Amino acid sequence: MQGTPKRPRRAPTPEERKQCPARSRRLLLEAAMDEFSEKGYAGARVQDIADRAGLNKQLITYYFGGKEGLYRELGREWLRHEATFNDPAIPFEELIVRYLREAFDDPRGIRLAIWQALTGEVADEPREDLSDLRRRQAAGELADDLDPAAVLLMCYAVVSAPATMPHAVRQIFGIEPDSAEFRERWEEQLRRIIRHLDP
Amino acid sequence: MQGTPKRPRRAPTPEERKQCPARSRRLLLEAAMDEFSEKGYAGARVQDIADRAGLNKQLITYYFGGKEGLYRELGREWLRHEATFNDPAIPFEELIVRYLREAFDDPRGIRLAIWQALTGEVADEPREDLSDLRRRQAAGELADDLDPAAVLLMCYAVVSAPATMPHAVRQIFGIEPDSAEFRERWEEQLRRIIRHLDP
DNA sequence: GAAGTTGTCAAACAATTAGATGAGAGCATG
DNA sequence: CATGCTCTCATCTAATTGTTTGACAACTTC
Repeated sequence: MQGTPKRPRRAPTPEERKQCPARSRRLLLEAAMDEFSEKGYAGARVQDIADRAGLNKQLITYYFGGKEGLYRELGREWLRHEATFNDPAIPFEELIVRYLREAFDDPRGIRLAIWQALTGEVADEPREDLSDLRRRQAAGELADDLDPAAVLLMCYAVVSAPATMPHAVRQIFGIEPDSAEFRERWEEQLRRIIRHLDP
Repeated sequence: MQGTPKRPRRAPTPEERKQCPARSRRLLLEAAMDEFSEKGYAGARVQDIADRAGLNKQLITYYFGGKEGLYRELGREWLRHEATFNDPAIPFEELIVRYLREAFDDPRGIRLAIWQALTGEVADEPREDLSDLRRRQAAGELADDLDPAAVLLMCYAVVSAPATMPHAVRQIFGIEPDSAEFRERWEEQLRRIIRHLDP
């Protein structure tokens, strides 16, 4: 039926052809991370994901069973990744700064999490550990009148703020949320704020 | 073509019929607020908005020029509403608490704002006013080592946290983000945290 | 009360979009 | 080289969804 007799498709380059399955899978996951973190689940388009990856959109069904499967896989991946730097050994302030750096280096994870929260998807993350904060409080590193839970939630909020409200950053600071200038300023201020919570 | 010869449509009740235009407009706006704040722009369905309002979905085009027009109108309405309680006369701590209460009483506005922030829509809000915070800092109500801009952004983040990360609230506090218990606890802690920023 | 305007609805329409189908290329194994 | 398996693609299909159309009732104005 079609006039063009089937374009012979560019040679996929032998060496890149070799590890294609894993490579395609990775390309799709990366592209999906971009697309979903940018537009959310409902706003994302499988076609756009495929385009970003430079692959055919049918591969999304092939590898992940469809748009939703891909989305879920992304969520699982992020949980795995988050687990890697949730080290209870390092001090609280450092941990927060570590999260903050992560959030700056690649805000996609945070954005994805916020999107999930807004749409009411419950990633069954492990219950949060407050023991470290309690220990610090007992040791006098955190004011007695503060609730460790509240402090932790505040830290979460502050860490994700630049990702969730970039417009507010522009309005209040007058600089770009992803500029090095803001990054340093915000990190420093976060440190100071935390220090102020300690008597 | 259709078998049913046009159902005679239930009588719209004389007195409710009277002020229909304004009433329908309001019903649609309310329904839209529910729908958009719950699912975001891309996830919202005009049909669902119409259903919530108990009206025909065509009226959305009639009154607002379509889905997007309705969405924009909602944004404008919220800006107007926000302006009403942004009183520079009251002390900073009270202002924040006021925002917090508003966020608890009706989280739809905050949620809508977060959706907008995530999708990169820039509601051209007026540039944020830091003069009050600066004055307080000069008067010794805010520690000198803190940047007023950072403090303000932190407050924004903290106020919207229960809306943006309800899952975190459940994980950390072990209670529902919209329970009275959490509400009081969070408000009190927010007050204390702010007070700790003052030397 | 006739004519025109406004508010409302149901049904048709057009665009978008996720997923299904079927075919073909590369590669291994006999 | 034949066979089968894996990976990839272009095209088709079916469903969803926002908007348009056309009709009609209520109300207003003359």
